[in-house]
Amino acid sequence: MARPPKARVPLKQAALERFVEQGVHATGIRDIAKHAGCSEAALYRHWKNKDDLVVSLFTEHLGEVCAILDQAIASGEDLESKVHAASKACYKLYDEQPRVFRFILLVQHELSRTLPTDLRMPQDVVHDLAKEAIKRGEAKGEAMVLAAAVIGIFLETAVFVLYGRLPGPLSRYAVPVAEASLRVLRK
Amino acid sequence: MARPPKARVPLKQAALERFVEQGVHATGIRDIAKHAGCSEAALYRHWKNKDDLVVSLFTEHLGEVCAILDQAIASGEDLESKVHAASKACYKLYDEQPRVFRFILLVQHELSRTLPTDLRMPQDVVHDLAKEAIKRGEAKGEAMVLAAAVIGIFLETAVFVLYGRLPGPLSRYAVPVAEASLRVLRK
Amino acid sequence: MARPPKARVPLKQAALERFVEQGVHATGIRDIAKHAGCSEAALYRHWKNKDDLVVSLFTEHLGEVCAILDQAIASGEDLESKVHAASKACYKLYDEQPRVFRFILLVQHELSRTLPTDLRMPQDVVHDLAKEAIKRGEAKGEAMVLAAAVIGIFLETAVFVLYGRLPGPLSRYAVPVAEASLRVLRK
Amino acid sequence: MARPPKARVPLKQAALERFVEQGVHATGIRDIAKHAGCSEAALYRHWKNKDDLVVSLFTEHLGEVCAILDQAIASGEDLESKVHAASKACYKLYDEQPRVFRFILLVQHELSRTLPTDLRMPQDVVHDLAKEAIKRGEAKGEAMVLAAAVIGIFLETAVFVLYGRLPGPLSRYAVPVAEASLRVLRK
DNA sequence: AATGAATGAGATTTCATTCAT
DNA sequence: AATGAATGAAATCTCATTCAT
Repeated sequence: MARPPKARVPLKQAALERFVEQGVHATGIRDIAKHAGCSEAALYRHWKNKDDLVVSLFTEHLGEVCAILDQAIASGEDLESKVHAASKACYKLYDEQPRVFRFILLVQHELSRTLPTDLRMPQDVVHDLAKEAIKRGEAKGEAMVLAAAVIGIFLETAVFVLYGRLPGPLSRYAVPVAEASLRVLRK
Repeated sequence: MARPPKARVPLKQAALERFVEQGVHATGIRDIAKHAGCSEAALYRHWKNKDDLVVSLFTEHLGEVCAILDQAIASGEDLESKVHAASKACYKLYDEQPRVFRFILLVQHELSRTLPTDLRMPQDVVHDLAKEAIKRGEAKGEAMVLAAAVIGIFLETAVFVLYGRLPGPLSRYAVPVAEASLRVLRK
Repeated sequence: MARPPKARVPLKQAALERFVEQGVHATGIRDIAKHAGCSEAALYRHWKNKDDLVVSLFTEHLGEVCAILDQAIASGEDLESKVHAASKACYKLYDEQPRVFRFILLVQHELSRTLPTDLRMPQDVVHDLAKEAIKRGEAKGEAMVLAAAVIGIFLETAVFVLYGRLPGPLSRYAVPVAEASLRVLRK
Repeated sequence: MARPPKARVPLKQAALERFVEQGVHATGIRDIAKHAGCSEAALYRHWKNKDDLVVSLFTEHLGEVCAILDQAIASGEDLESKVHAASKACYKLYDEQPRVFRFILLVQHELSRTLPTDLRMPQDVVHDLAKEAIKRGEAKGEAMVLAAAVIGIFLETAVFVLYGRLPGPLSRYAVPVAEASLRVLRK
C-alpha cells in the first residue's frame, strides 16, 4: 500500500554518471539529486550516506564483472579458449557500459581500505583461473604473480583506450590482449 | 642569497604522507600544516593553492620515475637488459619510497583531466622503448599495445604487493616481471 | 463504535522510552515509530505533530502525579499523615515507572514556556496543602516558600537516586523525606 | 604575531544568552554567531562543535558556583554561619547573573549522561558540608540524604522565583532558605 | 486505513583561503 | 615573516511532515 520507490534507479544512474564525469569527491549530493530529478533527501532513504552509495555501486558492478568473468571462463574448454572468452566478454561489457569500468578504475584505490575483505573480486577470479591452469599443466609459474600480470595487461589496455592513447573501441584489442596474456601464462 | 624557505620540505613530506594515508580530498590544509609543524598559511607561500600542491607533487614524482626509467633504459645494451634494468630500478624506488607509488596510484585517474597534456609520463617512456625495439627487430606488434601490456604487468604486480595479495618487497618480482614483459614484447 | 486505534499505546510507550533514553530533541519520529512497530505517518493520526505528542505526554503524566497527590493528601487526617501519604504515594509511582519521572525532569524546563498557564501542577497541589496547614495552625511561614522547599526536598532526593548518588529504591526515602518536609513546615 | 582571538568571548556570551532565551536545542549556530557578531565557522576554532561549547559553558559556570560555595562555607565558623553564607553567596550570584543559573537548570539533566564523572559539582560541596557537620555533632542523619534535601530547598526556591511563582529578587529568600535547611540538618 | 517514499527547509560542520597582527 | 583567527561558501545530512498508493 505504500508509495512505490521511484527515485532509487535514477539516483544510481545519476550517481554513476556524475562520479565518472567529475570524480567521486567532486560530485555532491545536490548534483546527483538534480540529475536524478529528485530531492537530496531521497538518497538517504535508500543509502545510509554518500559513502554507502559509492561502496554499494562499486560492489554491485564488481559483482557483475565477476559474474561475467566466471561465465566466460566456464564456457571455455581449455586455457586458451577460457582466456579469449574472458577477454572478449569483459571488453564487450566495457564498450557497452564504459561508465561502469571508468567508475571502478576511479574508486578502486580509494576504496581499498574500506571494502569488506571477503568481497570476491576479479583478481580472485583470475587467480583461480591461473591456479587451475597450473594444476592442469597449461601454465607455469606462481599463480598470484601470473594473475597480477594478466590483470595488468587487461586493465592497462583499457586505460590506454580510456585516455585516448589507443583508439577505441576496446573490443578491438580483445584478441591481442588474450594472446599476450597467454604468452605470459604458458611456458 | 635569500635564506632558503624552511617549511617547504616538511610540507611536501607531510602532504604526501597524509594524502596517501587518508586520500587527497579527505586531507585538509590544517592536517598537513599540523603534521609539517607549521602554520596553514605557510603553504600559500610555496604553492598557489592546494590543487597546485597536489599537481606539483604528482608531476615531481612522476618526473623522478621517468628519469629513473630513462636512465635504466639507457644503461642497457639490448631490449632484454633494458627491460631488466628498468624493472629493477623502478621496483627499488618503490621499496624505498612506497608512499610515492601509492600517491601516484591514488591520484592518477582523478588528475587525468587537469594535467598538462604535454607532461611526459612513464607510459611515454615505455612507448618509446617499444617503438625502438620494434624498429630494431627485437619486438613485434603495435608499439602502443605492447606498451600498455608492459606497463600493466609492472603496475598491477606492484598493486598486488601494495594490497598484500603478494608478499613484499616488490624487488623480489623484478626479474619475473621483466621476463613476462619480454615474453609479451618479443617475437 | 469504531474499533479502537491500535498504534496509540505502543507509540506512547515508545516515545516515552526514547525520549528518556536519548532526550526529546534527539529522538526522531522514525525512531519512535520503529520502536512502536508502526509507520511514521501513524503518529499523525493520533497527535497533531511531535510537539503535540510531547506536551500531551507531559500533561497526562503530570495529571497522574497530581491525582495521586490529591488522593494521598485527602486520605490523611492531619498535616503529618497527609505529608507521609503523599511522599509514599509519589515515590511508589516513581519506583514503578521511573521513566515517567525522568521524562518530567527532562522536559519541564524546556516546556515551561509553551505549557498552558492554567495547567494544574504538583507545585499547586503542595501550595494548597501548605496554605491549608497554615490556616489550620499546623504550619507557619509563607505558603509559597514552604511549598518550594517541600517540593525541592522531594524532587532532589529523587534526582539523587536517579543519578546514583543515593541507592534505590526511592521508596526507602519516603519516611525521611516526609520528616524533613515536616520539620520545614511546622514550627 | 598571529591575529588575536576576538570572537571567543562574544560567542560565549551570545551562546549563554540564546540558550537561556530559547533552549539549547532550539538555538542554532547561526543564531549564536549572529548575536556574537561573527561567522558561524568562528565557533569551530574555539570549540570542537556545539556540544563541546555547551559542555564547556556548563562546566565553567558550575566551577564558578562550586568556588563561590567553597569560599562561603570556608568563611563561616559553625554550621549555621556556613549555611547562611552559602545561601547568601549563591543567591547573590543568581541575582547578578540569572542567565548562568537558568542555563545550569536547563541543561543539567540532559548533560547528566555525557559529563565527566569526576567533575566536582555543588552536590559534592554540600555533601562534604553535611559530612563535616555530622562529624562535629552539628547535624544528624545520613549525609547524602541531608545534602539532597538542602540542595532541593535551595534549587526549587530559585526555580519558583525563576518562573514567577515567587517574586524576586532571589536574595530576599536567602535567610528563610538557610533556616529551612538548618531545620532539616540539625537534629 | 496505513504505509513508507519523498520532500523542503534547515541543521551542523568542514573547507580552502584571506587577513590582521 | 609567519601566524592562526576569521570567513563565505558549500558540503553532508537530519528533520518533521506530506502524499501517492
